[in-house]
Amino acid sequence: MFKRLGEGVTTDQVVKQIRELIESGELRPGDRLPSERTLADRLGISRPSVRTGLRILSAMGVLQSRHGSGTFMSSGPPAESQLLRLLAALHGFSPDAMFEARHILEVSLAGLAAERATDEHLAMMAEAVADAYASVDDPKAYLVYDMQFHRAVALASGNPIVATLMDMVTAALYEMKVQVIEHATHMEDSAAMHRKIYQAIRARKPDAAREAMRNHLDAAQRDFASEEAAEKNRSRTDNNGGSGLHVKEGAGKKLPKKNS
Amino acid sequence: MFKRLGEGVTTDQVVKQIRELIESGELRPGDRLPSERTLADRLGISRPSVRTGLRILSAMGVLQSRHGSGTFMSSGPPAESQLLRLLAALHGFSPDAMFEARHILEVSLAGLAAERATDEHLAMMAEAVADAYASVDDPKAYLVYDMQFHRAVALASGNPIVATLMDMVTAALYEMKVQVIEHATHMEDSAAMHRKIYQAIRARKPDAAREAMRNHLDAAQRDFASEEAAEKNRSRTDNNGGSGLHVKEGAGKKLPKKNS
DNA sequence: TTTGATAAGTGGTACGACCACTAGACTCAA
DNA sequence: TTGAGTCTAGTGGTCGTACCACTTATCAAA
Repeated sequence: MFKRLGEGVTTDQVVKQIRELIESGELRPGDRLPSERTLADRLGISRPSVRTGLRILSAMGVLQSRHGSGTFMSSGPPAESQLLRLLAALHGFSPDAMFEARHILEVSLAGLAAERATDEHLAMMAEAVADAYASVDDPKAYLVYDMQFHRAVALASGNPIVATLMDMVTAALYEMKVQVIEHATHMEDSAAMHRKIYQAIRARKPDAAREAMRNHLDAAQRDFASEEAAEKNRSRTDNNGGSGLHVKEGAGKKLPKKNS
Repeated sequence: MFKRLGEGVTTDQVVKQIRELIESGELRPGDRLPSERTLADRLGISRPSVRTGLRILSAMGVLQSRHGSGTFMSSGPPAESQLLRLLAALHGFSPDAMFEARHILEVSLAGLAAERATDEHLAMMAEAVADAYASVDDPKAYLVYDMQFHRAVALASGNPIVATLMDMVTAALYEMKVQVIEHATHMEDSAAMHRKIYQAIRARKPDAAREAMRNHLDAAQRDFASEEAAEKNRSRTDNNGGSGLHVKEGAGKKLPKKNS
């Protein structure tokens, strides 16, 4: 067997192969992949390498492994990849920048939704609006319905790419939000704004939908900022996760630690 | 029965740990991580698990491994993750939808750049414009400078998140573009449009910048469409990659061994 | 027929070994 | 002393194997 060095590392082969199978239409959402052992045989590489490749794809949300059952192509909505969250931490993305990104994406999405939403999409939005209204006194539940509404709008836009990008930004923001959501306020106002956006979309008024979304996000950003400021005044315990992993000073030490 | 599911799988621990180190500021771009063996010791898990976690982060572009040297935090520009390309293939994103996404992002970026670009950013853009002009008869080189210009605009916007999202979309589109770039046309027009965008940004005219970007992308989309149509008329050999991996018919059968 | 145990297949983790590569220390000749 | 070459740890990359945990389907007993 030749080495095929020019083609990159072995693990990347797996990713590439799977991608080609997807692009050629041979693998479709929901399909089950051959077992890791079979794939390893078929590709002429070891199982660990196959596994690594699959894990990468799995982390990207392209496929999904079920212990004891098999590996399947992801069928649901595109990845809630934590990619942005990591990049956010690494490059120091500010919440303001995130909200700005959300603005850009969602305002456009609202406009597109007003042009293209189907009856089915409208029904989804209506439901999310109603559920949100019903949860104005349960911050956590409200947050869920809030995201549901925005996702429905994104779906209605007819552009799955922009919807996916919005999902990424939203997921990254969500992590910040849950920190302060306990003490969220103005949820009735937020729900009312959802309704206004929904009505504009239903009435097929792109400009109105964009404007309503703009207002809604502005309000959300203001609320987040004030809640975050309030949070700073509370005691905050910093938990390092209990594993004791420190990088800076420990380059030479060995902790014999294991759990239990 | 208590299956520690709350803690997630071992591999995910690695991702989580590294992410926390990043978020706590202990790991910064360019830093070198401890060796895989050390990390495995420190975390109390095996090296393969550590490796898998690192590979995932590496695939996300968060860190970068150098054979024989070590593993380093990514310092350069955020990931040109192939995530979108995979999702595009899996969910059938159309080129039109991609161009629409690019529209949304880049038009906004141009507007922001006009408001925030520093002298340094302007210099980068000017250079890219000049280089592009100089390469109007070399399609491949032109494409590089084209991307360089758009990236400079994205940088100048001051919003790294939107810039990153644009990079993802652009990277996915790039894969399609190289297919037809050989026969690209109208590159002089494209270069002229770059110049116009640059001038609007330099003059601090957001609306003009947005409009110029809009026109530029419209033209690019038209060109791509016509080039793609032309490409369809040429012969196209479909290479499966030579590995012989097929999934569909093998789901239930056992194929005889592949290599010796 | 129903129900429980069993077996086979799957993904998840781990260990150990070896390879390929890099970079720094070392040796030795000029 | 200096320079070039060699050598040597240390690193990531791959592999084979073994075992565990889980799921599913089968089969036997009630």
